[in-house]
Amino acid sequence: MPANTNALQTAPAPAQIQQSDLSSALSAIFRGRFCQTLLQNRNSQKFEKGETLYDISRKEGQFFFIRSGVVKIGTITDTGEEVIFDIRKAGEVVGELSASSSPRIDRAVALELTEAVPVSYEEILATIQKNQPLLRDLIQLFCDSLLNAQEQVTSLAFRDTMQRLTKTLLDLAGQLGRPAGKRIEITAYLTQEELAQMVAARRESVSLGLGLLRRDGLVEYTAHGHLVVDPGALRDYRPKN
Amino acid sequence: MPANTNALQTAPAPAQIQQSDLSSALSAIFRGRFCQTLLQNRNSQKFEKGETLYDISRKEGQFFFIRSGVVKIGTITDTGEEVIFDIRKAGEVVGELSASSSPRIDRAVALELTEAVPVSYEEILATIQKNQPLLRDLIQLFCDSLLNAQEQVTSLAFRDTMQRLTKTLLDLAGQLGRPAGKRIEITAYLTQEELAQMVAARRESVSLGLGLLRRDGLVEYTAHGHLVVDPGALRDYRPKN
DNA sequence: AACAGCCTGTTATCTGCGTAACAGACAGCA
DNA sequence: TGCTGTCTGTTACGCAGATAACAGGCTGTT
Repeated sequence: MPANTNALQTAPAPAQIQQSDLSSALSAIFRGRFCQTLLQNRNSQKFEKGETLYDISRKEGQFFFIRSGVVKIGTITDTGEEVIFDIRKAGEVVGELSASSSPRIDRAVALELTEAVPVSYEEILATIQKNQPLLRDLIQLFCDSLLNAQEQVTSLAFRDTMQRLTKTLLDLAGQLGRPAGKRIEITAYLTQEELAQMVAARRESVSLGLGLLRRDGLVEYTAHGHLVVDPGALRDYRPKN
Repeated sequence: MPANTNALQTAPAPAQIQQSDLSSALSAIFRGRFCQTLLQNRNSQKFEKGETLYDISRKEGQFFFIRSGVVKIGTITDTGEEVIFDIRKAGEVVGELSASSSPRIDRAVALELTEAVPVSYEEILATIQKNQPLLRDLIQLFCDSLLNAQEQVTSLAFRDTMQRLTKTLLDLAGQLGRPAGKRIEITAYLTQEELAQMVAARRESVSLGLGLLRRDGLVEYTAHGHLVVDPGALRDYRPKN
């Protein structure tokens, strides 16, 4: 097994972050079982930064098991506007909507060099029928995804830009975080534009918001442009002091 | 089989509505197979209008197969704010998130007298293992739900109140519509407050918006307070003429 | 018949954030 | 060494929609 397998096992979410951990812990189970039964002797595809794993208008039903890297899942409207629904990383699965027979709207794009193993929905079904416990894991995958989407709706309905931004940063810290002292470094490079697409706001607002948080010491940049956040303080953040 | 079974078969979405139909057509399949294999000899629970089928803070994992009636699925924040994610009716299933082992946030409330058969997630799993084709249907259910949530996110991210309102009305017409001349009657009583929770806007804005649409003849009320919409015109609606 | 509880309709005011329009930093390339 | 492209930071302005505060209608209850 190549080195990136280790990367999977050793991407633990830090103790400070509770919220988003469950999902990654669970998908770790999924990964564990599924990867072992399904991914042996398969070769992964490589996707460059910015390359799309699957786009809105494709019909072949494929899941992708991410071996390494980070991808964004989102959609893009006919007028070219873009939202990001979720970020997934090594050990997780994307493309689950390819199981749907309805027309879908989502697409996945690599945020950095990523390796992923494509598996057709049919194969997944076949595997499950031979290995029943996997069924629970697959369904859990859908549940996590759905729950995430529902939270996003709730957030959009009730929270203002600043609150959505802090929530997004906390979620990112939970998903892509690596402890750095009492802080957490978000181990992926996200442009403000991409952050804005996660928050569903203009880039300018995100820039402003990050500025505020930085001024208050809740957020800083590393030399590589990664964000470092203070989860405790971020969680307690109350606007307009 | 009681009368409401007929009601299920004969709730066809009118030809004008394309968008939301697929999902209801698909869940019709699900219903067909699942109901037959799973729901024989079971007695349904009755829920009065306003009664909740399941709430945010419950742990028993139950799906509900709706025999008759209409329910709303949504959530309610700690500050008492409410959103509606989806509306489901006779022949559909709610509570699919009870399959999740993560803490959930959704709840379902009857919009009118409804009868539903509770089935535990465990039973559903067991049934699937005996009847493999059901697996596809179950997963399709999750996909539809997820797709719907993603559409809602996209809508909130990019569309203004008026556009979200017209989309909501079209969706409702597709789901709960009954042809009335060249128009469609939405066969459920929704308060403006509930519409507002679907649109994620204030009730006042919805009132205003409906007023506009009514003035332009795209929407009217029946004597019973039901909405009647003109889907074609609604689809073409462009704000601010 | 009168009252209370909901629901709808409407207007006046305030504000968060989108729009527009820059300037500066940095990286890669010629 | 300068040029181009991508990214971030900042300000002035305008507007969609939230907030607030009513009035009127309808239903059911006493």
